[in-house]
Amino acid sequence: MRWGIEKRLEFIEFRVFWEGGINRADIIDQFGVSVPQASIDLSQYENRAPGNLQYDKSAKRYQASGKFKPIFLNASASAYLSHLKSTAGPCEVFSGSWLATAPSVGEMPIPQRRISVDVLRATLAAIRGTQSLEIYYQSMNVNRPNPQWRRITPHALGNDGLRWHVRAFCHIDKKFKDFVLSRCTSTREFCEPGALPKDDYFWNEWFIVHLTPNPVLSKSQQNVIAQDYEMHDGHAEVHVRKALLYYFHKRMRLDVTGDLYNPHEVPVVIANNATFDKALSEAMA
Amino acid sequence: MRWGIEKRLEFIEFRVFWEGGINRADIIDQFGVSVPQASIDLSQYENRAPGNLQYDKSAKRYQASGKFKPIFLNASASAYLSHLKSTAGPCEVFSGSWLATAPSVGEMPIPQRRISVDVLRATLAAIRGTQSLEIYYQSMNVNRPNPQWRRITPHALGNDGLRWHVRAFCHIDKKFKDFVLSRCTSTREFCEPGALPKDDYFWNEWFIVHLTPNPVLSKSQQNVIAQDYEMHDGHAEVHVRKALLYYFHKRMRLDVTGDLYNPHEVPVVIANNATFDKALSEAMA
DNA sequence: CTATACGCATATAGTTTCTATACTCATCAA
DNA sequence: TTGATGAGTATAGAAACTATATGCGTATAG
Repeated sequence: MRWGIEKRLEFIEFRVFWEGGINRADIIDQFGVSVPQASIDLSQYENRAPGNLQYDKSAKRYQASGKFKPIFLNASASAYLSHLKSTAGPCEVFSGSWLATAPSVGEMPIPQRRISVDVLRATLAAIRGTQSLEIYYQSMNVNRPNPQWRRITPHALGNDGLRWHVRAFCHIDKKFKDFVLSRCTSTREFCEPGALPKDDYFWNEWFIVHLTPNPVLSKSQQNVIAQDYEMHDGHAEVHVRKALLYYFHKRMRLDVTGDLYNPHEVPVVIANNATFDKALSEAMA
Repeated sequence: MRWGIEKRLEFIEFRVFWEGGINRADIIDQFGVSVPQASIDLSQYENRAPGNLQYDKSAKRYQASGKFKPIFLNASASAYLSHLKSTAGPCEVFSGSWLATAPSVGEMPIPQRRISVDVLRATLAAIRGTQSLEIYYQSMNVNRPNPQWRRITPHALGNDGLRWHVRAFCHIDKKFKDFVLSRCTSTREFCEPGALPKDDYFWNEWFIVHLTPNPVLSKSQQNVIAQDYEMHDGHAEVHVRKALLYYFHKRMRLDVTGDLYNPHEVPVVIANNATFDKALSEAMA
C-alpha cells in the first residue's frame, strides 16, 4: 500500500467521521486525482473497513454507518481540535487542511510575535550541533535598557502558552536561563558550548504538582472536575519541568488571590502547596 | 505532478531548511519508497529548485546552500513552531510528523481535559445542520450544583487557551453563552434551532483592542516590543470577538494589578482602556 | 595504504497506479 | 418526463514505482 493511497483512505475516514460525509469530488479536490480513481479509493476503503460507510442516495454522499470504527485515524477529540486550531491560526502549517465544513472558531488572538526565521534556524542548528552562538538580545531587565550581544549555549525550546523561549546556558551570567525568541533580532559566531544539556538541572528535573478539585465547589461539581482532569481518588498529578513551574503557576492563575479570586474560575487547587512554593522559589533563584 | 510526489519534495525542503539536511534514507523511512525512487526525488527537487541543495560528501547528506529559497514550503518561524508544538502535544494529530532532529521542547502541561468524542461529533453535527440538541452539562454555577439536561443551539467553537467551549444559544436562559466542552458528558435529541448564528451579537461583533508598549519600559525596550508586535507608530490593533474579550483580558493578564503587577512581565498595555472596559462589561452582562 | 562499508546515481525490465475517455445507472428537482 | 448530478465500470495508455544490478566516490578500520 503506497503512502499516497493510505493518506487518501485516512482522508476518507476523517471526512466521514468528523464532517458527516464525503463524496468523490472531495477526494478529487484534495488530492487532484481523477474521477475513476476517487471511485476506486472509496470502494477500496469499503474493502478495508467493511460496513463503515453507507451511501446516502438522497444526499449523494457517503456517511458513517452506525457501527463506524475508525481504523486509519486517531479518532480522539483532541486530535480533531488541534487540527481545527492549526487551521484557525495565523498561517497554514501544512499545505492543505482536511477540514471543509469546519465550524466558526473563536481563537484567542495572541498578538503575533514576530520571530525571525534566521534566528530560529541558527538556534536550532546550535542545539543540534551542541554549540554556542551569539544573539543580539533585548532584555526586559531594567538594568539592560539596550540590546546587546550575548553568547548562549541553547539546548531546548520552551513554550509558555504565549510565547516561545530558548532554554540556554548564558555565558554572561554563567547559568541556564530562558530567552524570549522574539526579542532576539539576529545571531552570529557559532563556537564551543559553555555547558551541556545534562547540566541544566532545573530543566531536567521535574516537579509533580498534585491537583485536587477546589473544595469550595459542590460535591457534584467536584466530581465533574475530577473526571475532567482524569483524577484518581480526587487527585491528579501533573509533571512539570522545574524551569517551567513559574509559567505554570501563572498560566493556571494559581497566583491570583484577593479580590480577583473567584473560586468558580479556579476549578483546581494545588494540594502539595508547601513543596510547590519551595520548588518554585528554588527554580527562580 | 501528483500529490504524493509534491509532498515528498515538500518534505525534502522541510528537512533541508529546518533540520540541516536530508538523505535518501530519510525519504525512504518517511514514505516507504524504494531506494532509486528516493534518488529520483532528490534529483527532481534539484531540477525544480536549482541551486537550493548541495551534497556534503563528508556528512553524506544534502544540505541547504547559502542561497536556499524555499518554494514548496511556508518557511515561517510560526509554521515550524506550531509543527513542533503539535508533535510535543499529548497525541499525534496527523500520522507521521516530519521532524527528526527536533530539539527538546518544554510545553506547559495543560492538564488534559477529557472531551468525549461522541459529544464533540454530535455538537459538530448540530452546528453543520443548524439544529439544537440537549447536553448533559455540569455547570460551575453555585445555583446549579448538579448536572442537568439543557437544550442548546450551538453555532461555533471557541478556545481560550486552556479549554474548548461551545458557543451556543441556551434555551433555558434565552441567550447565547459558552459551554465548556469537557463538562458535557453526553447528548441527545436533535431538534429545531432556537436561534441563528447571525443573532449572536457578541460573537459577530469585534472589538479592536489598541495595544501600546508599557510606558514604564525604556525607550529601547519599548522599541523591541513595538517591533515584536508589529506595531505602527507604537501602536498595534488586535481584533477580538466581544464574546471573547473576557478571556482575552485574563489571558493577557491585563486584569492583574496591585502586588502581583510587575511591569516587566506586562510588555503591553491597552491604550483604549475606557472603551475596552465598557465593551467588556456589556459583553459580560 | 589497502580493504571494506556506505551512500549516491543510473540502467533495465516489469509491475502497479493512475488518467483520460466513454458509457451506464440511479436519484432528484424542475 | 427531462435534465442535471454523482456513482460505478471498462478500456487503453501513460506515469510512477519496484526490484535488481552496477559503478563511483568518500570515509573509516585494519
